[in-house]
Amino acid sequence: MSTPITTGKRAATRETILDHAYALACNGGLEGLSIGSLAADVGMSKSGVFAHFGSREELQLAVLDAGGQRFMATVLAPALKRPRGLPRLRAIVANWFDWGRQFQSGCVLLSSASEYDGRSGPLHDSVVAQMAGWRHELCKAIGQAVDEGHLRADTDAELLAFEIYALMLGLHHDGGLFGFDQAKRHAERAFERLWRSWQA
Amino acid sequence: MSTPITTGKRAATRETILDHAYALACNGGLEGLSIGSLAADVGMSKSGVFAHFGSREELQLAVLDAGGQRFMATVLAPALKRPRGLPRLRAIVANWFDWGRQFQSGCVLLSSASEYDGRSGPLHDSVVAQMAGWRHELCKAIGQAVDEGHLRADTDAELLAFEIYALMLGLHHDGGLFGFDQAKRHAERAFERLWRSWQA
DNA sequence: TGATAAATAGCACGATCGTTCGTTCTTTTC
DNA sequence: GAAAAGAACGAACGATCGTGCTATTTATCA
Repeated sequence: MSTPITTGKRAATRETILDHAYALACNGGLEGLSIGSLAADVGMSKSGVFAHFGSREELQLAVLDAGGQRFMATVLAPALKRPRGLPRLRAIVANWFDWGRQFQSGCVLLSSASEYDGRSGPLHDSVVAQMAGWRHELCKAIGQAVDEGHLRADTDAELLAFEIYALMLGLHHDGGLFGFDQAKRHAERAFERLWRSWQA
Repeated sequence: MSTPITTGKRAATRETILDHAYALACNGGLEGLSIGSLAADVGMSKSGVFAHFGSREELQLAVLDAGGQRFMATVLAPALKRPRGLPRLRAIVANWFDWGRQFQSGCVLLSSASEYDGRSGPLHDSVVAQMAGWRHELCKAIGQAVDEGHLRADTDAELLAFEIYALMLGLHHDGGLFGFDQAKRHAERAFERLWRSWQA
């Protein structure tokens, strides 16, 4: 489930492949990721890349997992060093903003959500599981903010998590279409209004 | 720009093809739409379908246009019969909810937004133009609600339009991944909170 | 009804897709 | 240094992709 820290050659090149695959999937989505173009990007043969995963679907699942881990490491992990409650919540959102700017051309996780929401299979399940897990983390952080007295006692954590997520979707959407700066301005003001509306 | 109401055979079958293409694109996105599978779905030969558009890109543009027209006809047009201001705004959102339920497996316009936000070309331009146009309509309806005194005089139309759009993105996102009913419950409550926060 | 034009089918092309298989190169182990 | 194991390559497979070209069917009109 978690990345093995093995230092073998196999694991190293696999990581390299995943790096390139992740970058490619950021632009063309997981469905647009082909083994041929990936191999050319890495500088390996198709079969050499293929041998590391066994099938295209396994490759896609690996990219999805890698994306999820990077997201958690970039957005959630640094925020856990901040004090519980609203500060941590705001740190999460701030890191999420940076994550959004970094992948202006699209986040693998978000594009996967719209690519696989109507289908079935392992990829769909993995997307749903990751999204549910992240939503759960959000709810946890919100609950702590309520416990700390930063948010109203009758705060509906799931609803607020929905609202936070929606604003981030708006940021990504507008950022990709109309430019990140304008989208960020709107999102920042929307978040200030959101915090105020739930504040104790 | 607008659909010709010609009754010729060519236009009729073209419309039939677009119907099937739209349905297919709802599930697999515009990038996942192939002429071969479309022809099989319609019951025609590949070249027969191809002749109606001249290229795959023209087909995609036509599907995108058709999607935009249907969206406007379903979401905006009926709402224009409602009185200006908040009633019309709420009608837009209500119709938008129905639109979201109808295409549980994904809306072509939304999936196109994430498919083409990082690229360039006619498809990207068409998506941006459509999204900008729709956002403009939203702002117009918001401005009327301000003029009618339904919303605060200092309402930032663009910001509110962003917030409305974000909530609808959240509805589509959660609806596709976690089920439409739960997503709708969250979105409805979020919208009530949103209206109240801007009300005069 | 016969001539003309439009619409569709059929076929083939080069390219790319995911995948398999056997070979070659590189690394490790004794 | 020889032998065994591992990793990457290269070629080929059937399938599908978008796109031309040429027949053949179908509709239109005198």
